[in-house]
Amino acid sequence: MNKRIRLKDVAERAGVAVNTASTILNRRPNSWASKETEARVFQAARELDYRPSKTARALRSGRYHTIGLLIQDLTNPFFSTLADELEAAVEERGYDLLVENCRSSLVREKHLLADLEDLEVDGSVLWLSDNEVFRPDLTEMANAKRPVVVLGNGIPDKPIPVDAVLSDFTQGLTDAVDALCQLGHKRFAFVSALAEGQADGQRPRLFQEMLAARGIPASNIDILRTGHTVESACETFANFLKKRPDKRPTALLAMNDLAAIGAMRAAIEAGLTVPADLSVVGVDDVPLCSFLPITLSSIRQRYKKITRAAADLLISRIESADAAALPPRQEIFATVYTPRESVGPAKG
Amino acid sequence: MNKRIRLKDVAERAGVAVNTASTILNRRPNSWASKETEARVFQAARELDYRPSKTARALRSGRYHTIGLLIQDLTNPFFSTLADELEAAVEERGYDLLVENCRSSLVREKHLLADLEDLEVDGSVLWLSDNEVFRPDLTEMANAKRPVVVLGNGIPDKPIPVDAVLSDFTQGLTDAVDALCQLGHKRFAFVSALAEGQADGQRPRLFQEMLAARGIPASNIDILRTGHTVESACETFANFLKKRPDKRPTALLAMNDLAAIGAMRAAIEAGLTVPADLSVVGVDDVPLCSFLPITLSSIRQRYKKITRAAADLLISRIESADAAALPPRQEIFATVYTPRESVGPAKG
DNA sequence: CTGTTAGCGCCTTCAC
DNA sequence: GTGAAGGCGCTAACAG
Repeated sequence: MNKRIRLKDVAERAGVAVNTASTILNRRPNSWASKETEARVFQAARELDYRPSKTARALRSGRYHTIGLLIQDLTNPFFSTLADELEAAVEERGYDLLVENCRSSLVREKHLLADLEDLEVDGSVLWLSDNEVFRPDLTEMANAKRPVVVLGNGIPDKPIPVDAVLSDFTQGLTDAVDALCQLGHKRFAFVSALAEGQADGQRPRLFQEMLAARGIPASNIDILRTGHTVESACETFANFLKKRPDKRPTALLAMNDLAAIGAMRAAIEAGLTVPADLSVVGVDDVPLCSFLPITLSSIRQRYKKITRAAADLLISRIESADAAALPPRQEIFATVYTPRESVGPAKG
Repeated sequence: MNKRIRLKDVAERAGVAVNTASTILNRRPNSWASKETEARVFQAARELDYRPSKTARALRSGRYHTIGLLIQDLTNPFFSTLADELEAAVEERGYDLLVENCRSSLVREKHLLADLEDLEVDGSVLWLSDNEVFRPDLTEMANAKRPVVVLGNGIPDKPIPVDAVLSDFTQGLTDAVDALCQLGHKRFAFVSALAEGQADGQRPRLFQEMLAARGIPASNIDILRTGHTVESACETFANFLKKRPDKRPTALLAMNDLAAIGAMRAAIEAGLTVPADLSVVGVDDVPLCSFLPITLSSIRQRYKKITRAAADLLISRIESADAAALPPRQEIFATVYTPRESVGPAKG
């Protein structure tokens, strides 16, 4: 059982003092060491396969070289893609990513958020179930000068008290609604996929308003609330089709792609054809959309831009000398309607 | 900026010594403290919202209450589901999960594996790209008495030197092949989805042997090698269909569900109908399979059983007094062929 | 450049 | 039950 190699061992082997070794290995600027001793130290480290203890370093310095990411559901391709991209983005800047997975439980979310305070990370990126519900917590974090970036949809009336990167659905939704109306659709459904206890958010209302502006009365729009899983979306829509055949929509928008896939499946099992009998539009545009047997139209969120912006905002705040001085910043990315096979003209 | 609450603060508030507070809060058995002082300490901790520093604790004790999980690709639903389940399993036992994502890069995999040695975790679960390639590393870990569980497919000839939880594909594959042969299929393709530099593994050979046993000559089987993404599987199969129409299979087995979905898409774009012109079988049975517009037949791995077994093996090794004494253990779970819409009788 | 010293927060031993 | 002391591995400040 060979013991762990410590900085001291490296220093001894190189014939220098520990602090010299420390300054050299950490490439601190004010090192007066000669090129030659530097080389000796690096070589000693390499020969011994020295790996500094992150724990000790963190305890001493209060820096962790890690950022936290809170997400709702790791099994949702949207979030796993997001985590993947963010990891790549922060890694380039020398940070590890620690994923905190709520599993669509509000209780767990509250817990994890509270844990973040003592969680040993330099900063966090949060995709909360509802930014308004957690506004008090965010305000508290802002006051504590904790580096935080919030991700999410929709531009709130009151500005968010911390840095934020948001998707604006008006553009994507407008284009989707325009397309559907031009194709002659008159009766709509919105599938709102929610975790237990989660509120609707802005999208159903936005959807209604946009349709209203195009002459579709609210009575022609059904808002279906389902759980966050594919199964749940499938079941809910299947039930609706069975119980209210009179209200069968010809076009359906879902809160995310998983829900859209579930609803599309329910339609197929009910004997409908997509898109002939029902047009389906999802949200997020997960990579799978373009490869489904019936490709899924979707309103794309700009993953790469979002994660890059989040990484930039967060790390600049972490590394800036006086992060306190920086006011909350906000970046907004438009969404893009991407039509595919699942959308077609209304029958009739 | 309110300072961090330390153990010392709790002790002071409760009017006890730090070591007393430590023994009480950690519920050490040989505490001679009275119920009353215990209560005082707990209350003080609660009032101050005391959160012990994991870093300090880890530095002192060498225990991290964290286990690492190395996976190939977080954006693949198979791995994200695996991570999700494993996280749940280890959390019950008081451990956090740290996900190390290779992003299907062998270079990154080697890197992360090397990092594991100094990565501050109590043990790790590894889903490697190839257990044979990493056998030397595994042997080294075993010698270093590092708690490790390997996950994967196929039962190796030489036993793996560390604990292992494996999926045995013979059962699932046998049933799938039987089903396809009974449906009259004579010409097959296998889509081998691999990261760059990754070797085929046992499955293509197993597939060939099983078909041979049922009278299908190797000349009737094409093995297509594609990258690990859906896109790549789709492209590869599309090219094959275009370039070799003479060798068009009536049944296709893919190395995983993503590849199956990609191949199915290629078939559809080539004007084929699934399953009338082509039957498709995936592997893993990710939750989405049952909700695709054409539901995907798949050979299921037992996620829950696998992750539970891995957690049990790993944690028992971590917590056993003399883990050194335990010989490498191996658990094997059979796979289950799950037919769905994507499989049907051969034409003709 | 060296060597010493101090301390991050916690756990553990030891005498009392 | 107390109080002091040592140390996990590292960083940082100091005088030399």
